[in-house]
This record gives sequence, structure tokens and C-alpha cells, in this order.
Amino acid sequence: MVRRTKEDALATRESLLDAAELLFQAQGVSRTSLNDIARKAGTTRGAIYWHFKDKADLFNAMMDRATLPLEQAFDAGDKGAASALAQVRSGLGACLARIEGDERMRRVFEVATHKVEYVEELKAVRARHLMVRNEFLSKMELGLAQAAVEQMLKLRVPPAVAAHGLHSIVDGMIQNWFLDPGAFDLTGTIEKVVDVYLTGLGFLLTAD
Amino acid sequence: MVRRTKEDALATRESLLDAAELLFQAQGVSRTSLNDIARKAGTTRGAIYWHFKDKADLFNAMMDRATLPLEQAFDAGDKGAASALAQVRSGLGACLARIEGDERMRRVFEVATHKVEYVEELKAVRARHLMVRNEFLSKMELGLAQAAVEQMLKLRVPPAVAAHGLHSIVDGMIQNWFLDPGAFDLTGTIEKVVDVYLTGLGFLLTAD
DNA sequence: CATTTTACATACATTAATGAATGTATAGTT
DNA sequence: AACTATACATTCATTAATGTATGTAAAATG
Repeated sequence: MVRRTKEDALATRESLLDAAELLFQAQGVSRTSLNDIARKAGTTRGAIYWHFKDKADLFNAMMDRATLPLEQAFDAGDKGAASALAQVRSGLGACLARIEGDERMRRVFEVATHKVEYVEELKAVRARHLMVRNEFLSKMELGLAQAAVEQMLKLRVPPAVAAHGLHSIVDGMIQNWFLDPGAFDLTGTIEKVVDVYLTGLGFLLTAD
Repeated sequence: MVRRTKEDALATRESLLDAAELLFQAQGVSRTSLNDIARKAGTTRGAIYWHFKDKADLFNAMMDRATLPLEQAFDAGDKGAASALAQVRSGLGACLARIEGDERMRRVFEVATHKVEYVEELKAVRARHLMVRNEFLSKMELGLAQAAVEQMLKLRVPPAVAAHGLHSIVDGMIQNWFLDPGAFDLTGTIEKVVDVYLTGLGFLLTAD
């Protein structure tokens, strides 16, 4: 195997990430050696050390490749809805659809939730996770507060608390689903539960 | 160090589990070697291999030591409540109080949620996790269904779905709290959010 | 009191993973 | 066409973790 064009190099990089995804999911991050990854990708460790600094760097790259599209999905999903509440719901729906529909997304999610240890070495991951979460929380908080104004009602709890609840429902259910994907229907259950929760907050839900 | 009495042996075992807890929390399970654990406990690997088959066995023992009391806390918490709904709420409250009040519980929880990879080797852990969850789910399902009967109302969703939602809220919020314990108040937020959710299900909450 | 377990400690062999160093053929560049 | 940087492959040195085997002193047992 010899040097190829820039596009080939990119392809190599991608296939390394692909291999890492699959192996991380199957064996966990720490039990997967760089050699495993290289072999599965049809290269050697040399290629890995060329493209990435070390395993943590590779892991972060893998996460980025998946989470960036998800954030876009969320932002795209909540555009052009009639009400603030509809925006919240469609943003969530877009995320869920993406997770259920995108094999890669599911793999990476599973790795991130159950196949990696959040230790010092990977603190960048934790930091990113926190950033995404906080962004989500503030979007939700704003959306819910705005929706309350639109419906001229006062929420039963402060918007920040309400947002935390919404986030926990979604996050918790996704995590639990990965623990045993056959146990229940992810999208359907989340949507119902979210609606229950929104109702509990005081909102009137229009059937759309 | 020489052989001691049976009580001493038990003490050794406990101190090994203590050391494991702390190290697992600090460095993650896979980055913690048996030697690390032995040294922290003031013994050698010989002691570990005497008390446990391997690291997975030790890990399981550590989990058992913490989760068994938690299950008891839950069962104890929901006794002697007036209504089925009060039982559900006080059972949850007992668990949360235990988690917030018990240092060990928090450590083990953090390890279980963010510091271990659920891989083949530890499938017993996953199995136990699932068991506990399913028990929790059926208790909740029954409790909610019963509460609905007592209040003579029909839930907005099937009891099984309602239970899943409740579980996700609690589980998701605990997990998120571990990600950044300073970010919000665990018990307070959960209680508020759970009440919102129960209200959304259709229940009338009496202020107790 | 002699013997057998127990509860470890110590020593050893094996395996494996990492990172760095070096080699190398080709794609770009001038 | 010569040169340089790229995109890896290969080799090597080091470290470290595991499991097993063996040693051992005191506790338990009859």
C-alpha cells in the first residue's frame, strides 16, 4: 500500500472512523486496540497515527462526525413552525427521526452512552457533551417560556426546571432504549411521554 | 501480612471493594488495574485473586454491595402510604434521599453510569441493570394503574408507557446530574418534574 | 498437638498495547 | 526533472497488565 491522492487519504480516514465505530460498539472503547481498528480498516497503525494524535483524538473525531449532523438536524427541524411549542416538538421529532433512521447515529450514540468511560483522557468529550446539553437546555427553556407567553399561561414550574425535565425524558429514554432496544418503541413512547409532560406543564396541545 | 481471622478476611474484602470504588470513579474501570486496587487497599493482587475470580467478579460484587440496599430503600419507602400514588412518590423519594445522602451510593452510581463500558465481559452487570429496571417499571406500572383506579380516572397513556416515562425522568436526570453535579439541585428538580409529569398523566396531587 | 485449610504474598511467564522511529513510494510542486 | 512533502507501512523498545503457580504463617480442626 502506498501513498494515494488526497481524496484517497480522506477515504482512509473515513474508513478508520467507520472501523472504530463498529469495534467500539462491539467491544467497548478501551478494549479496542488501535491495531484492531487499523486491521479492520485494512491498514496499519501507521495510518492511524498519521491521521490522529492518539485514540482519544480518534474518538473525538468519531463523535464530531456524528453529533454535528445531529445538531443541524435539530436546528433544521424547528424552523418554520407556527408556534413556539410546535417548534419545540418538531425540533425534538427531527432529532429522534435522525437517531432512529441513521445507523451511524445509533452506533455512535450507543458508544457514547454505554461503551466508553468518561475519564480524564476524554474530558474533551465530556466538555462537548455538556456544551450540547446546555445548548439544548437553553433552546428548550426559551422555547417553553415563549410558548407559555403565546398561550398566555404560567408554567407550573420555572422554565429552566421545565427544560431539565424535558431533557431528562428524552435523554433517559434514549439511554434506556439502548440498554434493550427490543423492549419498547423509542419514538412512539417518547412522543407520548413528552406530550404528557407538556400537558403537565400546563400547555394545550393541538393535535397536529 | 499473614493470615488473620475470618472477620479480618471480610474486612480485607471490604477494603478491596472500597479501593475499587474510589479508583473506578477516579480513573474508570478499565484504566484501573488490579494492582492499583490492591495497593490502595494495602494488600497485593494475591488478596484480590483470593476473594474474586477476576476484575469483572470484583466489579459485580461492588455493584451488589450498593444496589441491594437501594432496592431495599425503595421497598421500605413505599410502605404505609395512604394512597397508591403516595406510595409511588414516597418510594421514589426514598431512593433519591438515599442517593443524595449516601456517598458510596453516589460513587457507585457514577461508576455505573459514566465510568464503565458495558461489554461482553460485564454482561452480568447489564443483566442486573435490566432486572432492576424491569422490576422498577412493573412496580411503577402497577402503582400508577392502581392510583388511577383510586382516583377514578383514566390515564392519558397506557400504564406501561406512563411507567417508562417516569423511569426515564428519574434515570435521565440522575445521569445528567452526574455529568455536572453543580449544575442543578437533584432531588428538588426531580420532585418538581415528577409532579409535573404526574399531573400530565391526569392525577390530582395533594400537597403533602 | 499434628494436620489441614485459609488468607494471603511473592515470583514468574505470557501477552499485548502504545508511541516513537524509521523506511518508502508516490503525489505535488517548482 | 529534481525535489519535497505526504501518506502511509514496518520495526522496535518499553511498559504494563493478567493469570497462574508457588510459598507461607497463622487459624481452625479433630
